[in-house]
Amino acid sequence: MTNAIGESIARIFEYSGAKTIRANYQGDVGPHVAKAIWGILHAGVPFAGKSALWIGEQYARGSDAYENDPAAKEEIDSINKKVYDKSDEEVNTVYDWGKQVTLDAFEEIYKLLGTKFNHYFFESEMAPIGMEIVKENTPKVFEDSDGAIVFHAENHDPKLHTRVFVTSKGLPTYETKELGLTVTKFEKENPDTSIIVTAIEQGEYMKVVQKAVSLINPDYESRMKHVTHGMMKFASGKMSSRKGNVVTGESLLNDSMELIHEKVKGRELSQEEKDAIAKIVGVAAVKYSILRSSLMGDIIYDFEKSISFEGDSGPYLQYTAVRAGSILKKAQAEGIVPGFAKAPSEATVLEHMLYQFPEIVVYTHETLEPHHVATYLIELASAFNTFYGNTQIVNKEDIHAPYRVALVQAFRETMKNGLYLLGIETPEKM
RNA sequence: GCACCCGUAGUGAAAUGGAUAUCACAACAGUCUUCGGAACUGUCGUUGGGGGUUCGAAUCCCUCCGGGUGCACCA
Repeated sequence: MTNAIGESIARIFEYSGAKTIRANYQGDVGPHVAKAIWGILHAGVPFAGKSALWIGEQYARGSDAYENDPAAKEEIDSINKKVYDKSDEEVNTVYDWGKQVTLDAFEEIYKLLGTKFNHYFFESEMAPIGMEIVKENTPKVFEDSDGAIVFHAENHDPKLHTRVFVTSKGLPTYETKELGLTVTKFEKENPDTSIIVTAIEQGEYMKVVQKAVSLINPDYESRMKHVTHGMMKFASGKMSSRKGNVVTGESLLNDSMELIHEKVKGRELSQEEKDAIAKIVGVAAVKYSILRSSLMGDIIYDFEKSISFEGDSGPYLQYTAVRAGSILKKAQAEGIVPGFAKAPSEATVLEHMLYQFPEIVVYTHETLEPHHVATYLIELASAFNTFYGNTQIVNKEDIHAPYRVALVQAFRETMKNGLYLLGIETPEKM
C-alpha cells in the first residue's frame, strides 16, 4: 500500500519535471527480527531451502511465544542484542540467510509492482549513524532519563510528547534510526524535497523526530514532508484467510491475478499473453483500489467490487484504453489518417476533459494526493464512452472521421499517461 | 483521560466564504446488439447533530456525537 502511494507520487513528480530518487527503508534489525530468528531456531527442522513464507510462520510463532512464554521472551531479548552486536555465530548464520531470502521475496514483489529503487537503506546501517548524532547532541537536544536517552519534544511544542531515542540497555530505537536515515539521505542526494510515505501510526512520532531534526539541522527539516495514509480494511468476510483476518499485500495480488486468469480464460490468446494480462490487470485492480481514495482515512477494500471490474476500477480504465486502441487499428486498416484539420462545429465533453489533464497533474503534484488523477481518469473514461456510444468514428464517407480518429488517439495517450501516474500499465490486448 | 487526523447520496470523490452543493460508480427503469456489451439513455439520492460569526458556511469558530491513530525504552 505504501509502495503504491510512494510510486505514484514519485511518478507525478517525475512527470512534473523533477529528478526523482526512490529510496526503500527496511527493518532488518529489531525485536521483530529476533522473534523470527527464535522461531527458526526452534522450528525443529533445518532452514536451508525454506521460503519467505516459512519465515513468516516462524515469526508468528516467535511473536506468540514472546507474549505467552517468559523464558522465550528472555531468550528473544538476548537474540535481539546479539543481532545488533553480531556476537553469536549461530544467530549470525540464521540472520544472514533469512535476510537474503526475505529481500529476494520483496524484490520480486517490487518488480511485479513496477518499482525500481535507487537506494536501499537498512535500519542496521542507520542505527550507528543515528547513535552518533544522538551522542553529539546530548545534552544539547537529548537528555538522560532513567538510564535512557530521551527527547523532550513537549518543551518545544506543547502538542508533542517525550520519546525515547536510546533505551536503557543502550539500544537505539526507531527514532534514532530515522534520524540517521534523514541525515544519510540528505548527505547522499541533497534533495530539494524529501517525501516520506508511511502509515498514519507513524504520524505522531515522526513529528517528534522532525522537531529533533529541526534543532540539529533546520535546513533539512524544512525540506521534509511526511505523507501518511490509513489502513486497509476489508468489506466482507470473504478474503484469503490464511491467518485470520490478516491479508498480506502479496496474497491480495495473487488472488487478484488468479481471478483475472479466470476472466480471460475463454479469450483467444496465447498462454503467455494471458499470464502477462493477469499480471498487469491484477496489479491495476489492487493499485486502483488503493489510489482512488484520499490518503487520510482507512481504505475499505471490497474484494467483490475489485473483481467485478464494472465501472469504478482499474481494469475498466485499461479496457477503455484497449478498446480505443482497437478502434485506431481499424481506422488504420481503412486508410483513415488522423488529423485535426476538419473539426465538427461543436466540441464534446471529451475535448474539455482532455484539455484538463495538465491541470490535474499540477494539482496532484501540489496536494500530493494521487486520488485526483484516479477520479479524473474515471470521468475521462466516462466521457469517452459517451462519445464512443453516440458517434460512428471509423467511417470513410464522413469528412470528420480524421478528426474523430485523432481524438481517439489523444484519449488513448492521455489515459495511458494517467494510468502510468498511478503506477498502472496499459496492455495492448485484454 | 489527553493529543492528532477524519466525517459530503449505498460507495469513492469535487466545490479561493458566493448562485439551485457537482462528478463518477452502484441501484432502479429503458435502448440498442455497432468500431471489442466491460456499451448507451434516463431516474433515484448527499454536507453527522446543535449553536455562533457573516449579506452569504460543506468551507471559519465553539460544542456534542461517530470513526481512526498515537501517548517512554516496539517498529
